[in-house]
Amino acid sequence: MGRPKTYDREEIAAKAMELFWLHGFNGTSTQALVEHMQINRYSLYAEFGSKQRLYEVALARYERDIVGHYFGALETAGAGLQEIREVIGFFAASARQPGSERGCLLCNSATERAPHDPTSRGFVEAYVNRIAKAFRQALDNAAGKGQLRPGVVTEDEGLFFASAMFGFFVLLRSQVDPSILRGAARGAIEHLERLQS
Amino acid sequence: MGRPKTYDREEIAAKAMELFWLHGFNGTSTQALVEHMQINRYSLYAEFGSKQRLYEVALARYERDIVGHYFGALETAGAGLQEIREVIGFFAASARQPGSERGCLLCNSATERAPHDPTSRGFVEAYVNRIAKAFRQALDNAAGKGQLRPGVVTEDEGLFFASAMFGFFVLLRSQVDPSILRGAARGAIEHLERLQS
DNA sequence: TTGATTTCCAACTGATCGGTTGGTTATAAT
DNA sequence: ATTATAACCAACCGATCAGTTGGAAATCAA
Repeated sequence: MGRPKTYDREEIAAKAMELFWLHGFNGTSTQALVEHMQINRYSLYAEFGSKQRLYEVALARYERDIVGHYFGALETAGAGLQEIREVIGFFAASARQPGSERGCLLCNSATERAPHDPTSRGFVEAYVNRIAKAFRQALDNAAGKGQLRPGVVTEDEGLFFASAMFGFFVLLRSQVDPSILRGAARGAIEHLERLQS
Repeated sequence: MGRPKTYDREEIAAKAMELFWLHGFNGTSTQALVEHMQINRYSLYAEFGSKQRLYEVALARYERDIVGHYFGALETAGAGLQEIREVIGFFAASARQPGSERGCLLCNSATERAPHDPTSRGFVEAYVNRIAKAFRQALDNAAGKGQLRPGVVTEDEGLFFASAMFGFFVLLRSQVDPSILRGAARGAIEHLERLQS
């Protein structure tokens, strides 16, 4: 009953995520959201309540859809050293490619919002733990196959790789010379090789 | 001749840097600057021209004063492995300490401003190169003393360590659980140890 | 003491901020 | 066809945005 919505919630949430991803929370005005989401101002507030809550929906959506796209291979049950090499190589190859200026929405939120917004901080912390766990799992799998030298602390290594990904995201977003990211990636690969037996 | 200024340019520039560091460019209003700098609105514009130019002054000031404070030991001519260990240990120990929520102004600028502001990007790129060079130099010094295994590409390693610092800055600013940063730091230290002969 | 110079200060500008409201329109159930 | 319901839409809200202006106040050289 009642007049049906002319928009699809998932579709417009995706549009909002795009805008927050590119311009950040403070850099995205409600007017810009209204125009890019192709929705009426009233409908935006009726559907999402506030700019802050829409941002949280965007973070949740990013975590669900985009993170899986980037780290999906690493998160499969049988992932190992090759998947780690590939995710590092993927980001290194993305330097200054179209879209790379967006960096990672959750990394951007970590520097823009997390210090002042507990909800954003929660998303960031869950994200770090998720990525660290994926790396750790892949390293544990490799260790199970006897590919790692003894004494590797896979929990610390998972956190280190996750932290290194944040470094990559910052370099991607800031659009510095690609040779910087490629050199850093070679260092990361070298680290991985040295964990092997 | 004329009426003398009642403020000191360096002093108020330092105050502006503090505010941009904590809240970012978009998150800092001119009104907040006027209040925190304890200066009149007119004088702010007479002295710095625009919010953007004041921000650039803040970035330059940060690069000159703060970066040296954090990386000074690493940048001394005789720095080596111990200085690398110490800078990593310093950031790990800063997790959730008062002031750590500011993170690094240049890292924050990398995610907030660099993609849309070429001037900020220039500051970020110079910063990355400076830190990478400091790490590389320290590694080269260690290599000269025969402390590194053969085949270490110190340029790549310098970039990797610099990139890792950005990861640390993001974790510091987002105020996630300190155990995350400490684990990541142990991974970084482990990497350093594995470069040794 | 005068006059030139420069800063100080409050009040102001038009634009935009995030968010709200009341009347209109489209739909489904009756 | 009528009615209840819910979405649509433009116009509006006070607050704040970055930046400007004109006159008062303070200082210097003469």
